[in-house]
Amino acid sequence: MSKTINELNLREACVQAAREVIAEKGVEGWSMRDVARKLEISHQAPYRHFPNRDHLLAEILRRCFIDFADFLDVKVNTNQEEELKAMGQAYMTYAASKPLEYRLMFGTPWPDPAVHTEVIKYAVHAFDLLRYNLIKKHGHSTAAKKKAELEAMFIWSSLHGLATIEQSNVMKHLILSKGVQHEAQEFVMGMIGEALNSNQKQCV
Amino acid sequence: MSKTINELNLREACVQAAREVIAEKGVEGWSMRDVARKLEISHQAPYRHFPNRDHLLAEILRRCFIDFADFLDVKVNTNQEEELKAMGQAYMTYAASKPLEYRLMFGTPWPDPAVHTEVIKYAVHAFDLLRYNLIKKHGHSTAAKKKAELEAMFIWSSLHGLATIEQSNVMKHLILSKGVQHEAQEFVMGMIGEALNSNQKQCV
DNA sequence: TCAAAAATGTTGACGGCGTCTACAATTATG
DNA sequence: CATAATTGTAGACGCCGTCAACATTTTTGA
Repeated sequence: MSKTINELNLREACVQAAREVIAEKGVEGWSMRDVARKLEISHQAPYRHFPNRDHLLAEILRRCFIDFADFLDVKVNTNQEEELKAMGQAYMTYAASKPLEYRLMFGTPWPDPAVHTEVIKYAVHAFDLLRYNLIKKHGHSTAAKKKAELEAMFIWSSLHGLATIEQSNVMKHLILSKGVQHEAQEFVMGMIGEALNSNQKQCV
Repeated sequence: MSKTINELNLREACVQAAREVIAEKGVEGWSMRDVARKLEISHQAPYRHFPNRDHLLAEILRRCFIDFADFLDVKVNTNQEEELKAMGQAYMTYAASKPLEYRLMFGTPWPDPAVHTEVIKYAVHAFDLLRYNLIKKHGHSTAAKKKAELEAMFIWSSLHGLATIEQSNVMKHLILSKGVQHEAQEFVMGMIGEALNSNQKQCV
């Protein structure tokens, strides 16, 4: 074996501790020294396993995207359309139930993609779940793929926008009519459905 | 006069310098000491005009929202629908041309809204431009207002989502078909239109 | 008018941060 | 078993936000 048990343990412990610190102090508030303190090791110990802060962050991000894609990958054994709906639901559920992870993945600057290619890889994999669902609908021709990707961008934009707006808590300041805040998600998802439908008809 | 020229100058100069520093070092990278250095004053001088970093940030945010609302408030002298389209276009144009300001307003945590109420006030005012346009369409009844607000949330979500995705530069990693990245904005705006149309018909 | 008060600036300190260097201890290797 | 690599600690550096102490200027009001 090329790695000590201790090394494996401490590296892994750092990732875990970092996620806890982020949960306590927020996405912008955590520090390498917090991680070391939580593990009761010297402030330099984590640097034996991660060259710098960005590398630890990238490892967390990588895992978040894996978890996220796993969460999205709901294999409903019905048709493509039901599966798409379920995926949308799962997207919003994930964002609501893991706001810190969501903010980490989609709301803060990524560490340099050229260096941390693994992050990109798993992020793209999550997007591909949506893309391939729509390709299943449209077909594999060049034009069909393009249309699928445009629709994927539309769906993702709308859901991502709604998710971030909901997380920002800004809606409570807008003095919205009764029920709007609560129904916004269902309404938006309905509108996405309408748009896809319309777009479908248009082309048949 | 209750304020010295100097005070007005330095306070104003801090805001201006801060915006420049943000432009140079990014939304997450600026510091109070940078601002002081840029103005060639002591590192504590800005604190005579802003109790802390958050208050300076809030003042910048406040102005950003004013500028933003002003930019959105395109008085096209045609119908409501054209005005809505123009507003959507303006939204995306603003996001693309002032990415730092956009990120500041919509992509970073706000300073405590309970303290910095002015920020909220002007942020809500920007939203109201969209809301009132849709109320113009639907009418002022309780149900109509609610529907207008739901539509406003949908439109905002979609545009905001697209704007942040475009800013994050993530699209270039998705290996999209030729033209998708370039056409995404037009497509999304078209889909929003379709959804609104569909939704309209449904209720008549 | 002129002393007292308020406003505006400076300098220096504190504890936080990321991370570099130097050193010690442990583990693996030839 | 000596040597080298690995893994940890300790201390320093230059950043950061901001508090305290002090000097200077400006405003105020009896």
